[in-house]
Amino acid sequence: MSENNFKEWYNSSQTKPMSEKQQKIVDAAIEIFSEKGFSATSTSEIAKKAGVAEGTIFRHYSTKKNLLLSIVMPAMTNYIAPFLTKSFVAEVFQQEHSSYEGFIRTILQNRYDFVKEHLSVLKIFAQEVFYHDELQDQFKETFTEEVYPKFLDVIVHFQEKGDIIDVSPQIVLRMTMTTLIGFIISRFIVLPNNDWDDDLEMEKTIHILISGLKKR
Amino acid sequence: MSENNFKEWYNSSQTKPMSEKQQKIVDAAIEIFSEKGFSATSTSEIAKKAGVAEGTIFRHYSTKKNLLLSIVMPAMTNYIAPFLTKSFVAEVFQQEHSSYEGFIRTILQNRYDFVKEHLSVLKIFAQEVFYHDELQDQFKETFTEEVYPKFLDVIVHFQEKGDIIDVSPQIVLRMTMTTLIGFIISRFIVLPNNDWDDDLEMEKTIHILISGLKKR
Amino acid sequence: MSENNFKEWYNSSQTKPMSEKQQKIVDAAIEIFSEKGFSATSTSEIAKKAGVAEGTIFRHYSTKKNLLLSIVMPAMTNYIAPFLTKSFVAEVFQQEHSSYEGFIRTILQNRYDFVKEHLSVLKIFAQEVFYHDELQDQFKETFTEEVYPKFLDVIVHFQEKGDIIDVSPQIVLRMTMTTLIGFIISRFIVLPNNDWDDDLEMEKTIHILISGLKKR
Amino acid sequence: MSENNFKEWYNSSQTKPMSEKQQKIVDAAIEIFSEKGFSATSTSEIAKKAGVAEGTIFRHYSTKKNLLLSIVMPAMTNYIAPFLTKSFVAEVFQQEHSSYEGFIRTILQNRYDFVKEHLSVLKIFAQEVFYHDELQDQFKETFTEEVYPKFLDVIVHFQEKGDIIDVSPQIVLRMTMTTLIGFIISRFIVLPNNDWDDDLEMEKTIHILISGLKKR
DNA sequence: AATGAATGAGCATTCATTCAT
DNA sequence: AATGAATGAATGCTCATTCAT
Repeated sequence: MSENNFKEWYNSSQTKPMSEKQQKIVDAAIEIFSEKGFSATSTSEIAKKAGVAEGTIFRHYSTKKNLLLSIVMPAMTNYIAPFLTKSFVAEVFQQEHSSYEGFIRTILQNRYDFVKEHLSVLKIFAQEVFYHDELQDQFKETFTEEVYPKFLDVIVHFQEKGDIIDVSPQIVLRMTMTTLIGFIISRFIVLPNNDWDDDLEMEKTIHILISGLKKR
Repeated sequence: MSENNFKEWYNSSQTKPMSEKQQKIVDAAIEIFSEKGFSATSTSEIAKKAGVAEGTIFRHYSTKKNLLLSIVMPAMTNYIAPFLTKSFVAEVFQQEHSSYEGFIRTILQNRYDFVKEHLSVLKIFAQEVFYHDELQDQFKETFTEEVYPKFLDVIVHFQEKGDIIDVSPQIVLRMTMTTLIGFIISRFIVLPNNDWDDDLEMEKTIHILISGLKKR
Repeated sequence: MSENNFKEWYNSSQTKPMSEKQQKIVDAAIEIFSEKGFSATSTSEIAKKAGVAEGTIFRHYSTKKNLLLSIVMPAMTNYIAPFLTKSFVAEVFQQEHSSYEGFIRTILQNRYDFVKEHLSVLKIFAQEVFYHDELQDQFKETFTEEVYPKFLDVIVHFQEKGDIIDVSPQIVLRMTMTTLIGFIISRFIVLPNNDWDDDLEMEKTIHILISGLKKR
Repeated sequence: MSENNFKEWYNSSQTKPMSEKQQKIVDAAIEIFSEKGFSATSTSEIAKKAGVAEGTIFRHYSTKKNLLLSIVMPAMTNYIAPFLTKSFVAEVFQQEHSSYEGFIRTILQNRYDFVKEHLSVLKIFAQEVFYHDELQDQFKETFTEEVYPKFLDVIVHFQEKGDIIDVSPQIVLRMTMTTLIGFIISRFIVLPNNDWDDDLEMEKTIHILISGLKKR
């Protein structure tokens, strides 16, 4: 179970650290939610796997849905948002020599490690975001306020630099995200058991994308 | 509800046509399954929306899961499989002047219409394929036996013609599918309410992909 | 299935003979009722085994309970009642040389054959008589009006003849029935798979009973 | 309701004593099962009569069938088995002056009290033993290992002493049990409302049986 | 007469949640 | 904080019965 590092970031980002029981509950919930889906998972099952009484879950999370949110919401704000921090973007702009290729290469490498580590929580998020407005709203907000404008700035920056073609930045953004997310889903969800030469695959993938976006 | 055309293909592909009640059940199930997910949907809810007694559902589909499968399984074999029929591939090979660009343009146009029509069933499939082995197995079989080898043939064909670059065909396949599916998901799931200039977006998307794959 | 002779006596005793479908329904019902009990048997199961539509059962028997009664009630009046017909009792009285031993030996032989033939219906009766007042009432009536007084007459007759001891005839009746029924239950229900030397067992059983009842 | 003494022996024989709610559930179940039969009794009916929520039944007994077994199984091992304990049999052998008549008289008296007390559970057992293999197996085991060999020893003992006739001990056993059980069923099931002079009836019944079994 | 689709009440069981300890 | 017994609404499913054909 690679989920026990959930603790680290949770504690590091919340005011109140998790108790030992909470830990076990969250670990168990992540495992079962990601395997069977939120709705098909019963609180008694979580309690059993966590080795706590069913009441304990409700003492901490009041409802089953709150348990879900408390797992998935911070994953969003803590993970998705900061992948384009101000400092990171600033750095991109400053590096005279930098390229869009370097930019997405950095991002992919960065996100790749993170997905590897938190696959279960991401699966849960990807499934449940369709059904829970709180998740959807929070995601849209995070995306439109944090990721989207910064990413667009970067794209425009490199377009102005003449590094990539002059189509609408939205299309560049979409193609880029589609390619990166497509790679990650192929790698971890569709064919997780393949023998992947990850470096090679990432290299080729980025190469094709950049070739498509490069001016010639 | 755009699901009433479910009837057409179902009837056209099954030996036994659906009765009026079955129709209503299937329509209602598709709508609610796609809105709330399979597990979170109750049979009583389906019955109520379909305007039939709950027992009627079980007379026709014996279990809730069978209802799901009877909706999603034929969608796979009837929709996903034939998008690369022999005749279609043969045609691709025969057209002297044809290009990989023409090929994927045809596919995208083709699939685009179909997705538009059957979005709900596809959503259900995409959600539930993770949790039901029958779906997963059937999908893998359909894909590995129908889609994968034919698609690969086409790619190799155009690589030999010198139309696209000589990376491993698997990577070309992955990039292509990722791009097409990414477009479709962006269009219909992520931002269905945007004012899309579909022709333009498709045009640009394909252009970037092909630029990335073209020899230069 | 030894139940197809149900037909014979049913037809011979009812005004309306059974149709072929009714026959199948009754045969199937007897088999399943005796195996699983009335309550645990579903009409759909009966219909399936009988090879008829479920509606057909209700066309003939209007309710599941009526089906039960139509099987069990005539078994009582036709089987239990006539085992002490007037002519039979008259015969007993006339035979100067006859004994109580001869009397019960005749009865046991007589009932033994019949039980062998109609075990399933008798099982059903024995189980369900506790739960259905109609059966209970009918049985009590049949017993108190037909069997009991005649049997008692016979006992008193042999007591007056000095053949058996002078305890209350009710006790003689009870001991006799208990012994006969006990033998039959042991033989057919408790240990049906034993290798029984039926003649010997019946001989010994009657011998012990008669020894107990004989004056000495 | 004479079933509240179910509690006593249950508690005295089980490691975990019953909670108050369990008690009520068991009492209610015994009453309704014995009135209507297991299959015809609904858990909601039991819950209502017991004054508990339906869920409470399943918290304690997980299935309706388990509830049945938890009522009937211990009745077998605790009641049926020990009626021929080692010490009892030993005592029979030691008493120089003892007779088969004394032996069965003791047993009948002993069992009579017990049946009077636990009639409902015994009714349930008698009905359901035909349909549930667990009950049948357990009963066969209890009988063949506990009751049968000891009883047979006793019979052979008295045959060797010349107290009873030299027919096969199995027949003696069958006649004896048939007579005792027949008496009890007549007394409590068939004619429970009669004014029984129990002592007289038992006396006469045993007298006839013993007369039949005595050497002369 | 026979069918079998349709019904809706009822079933055993599970569920998220509460609360006294 | 933690428990786990208790709840009762809800669930998926079955049932005996009806009825149009």
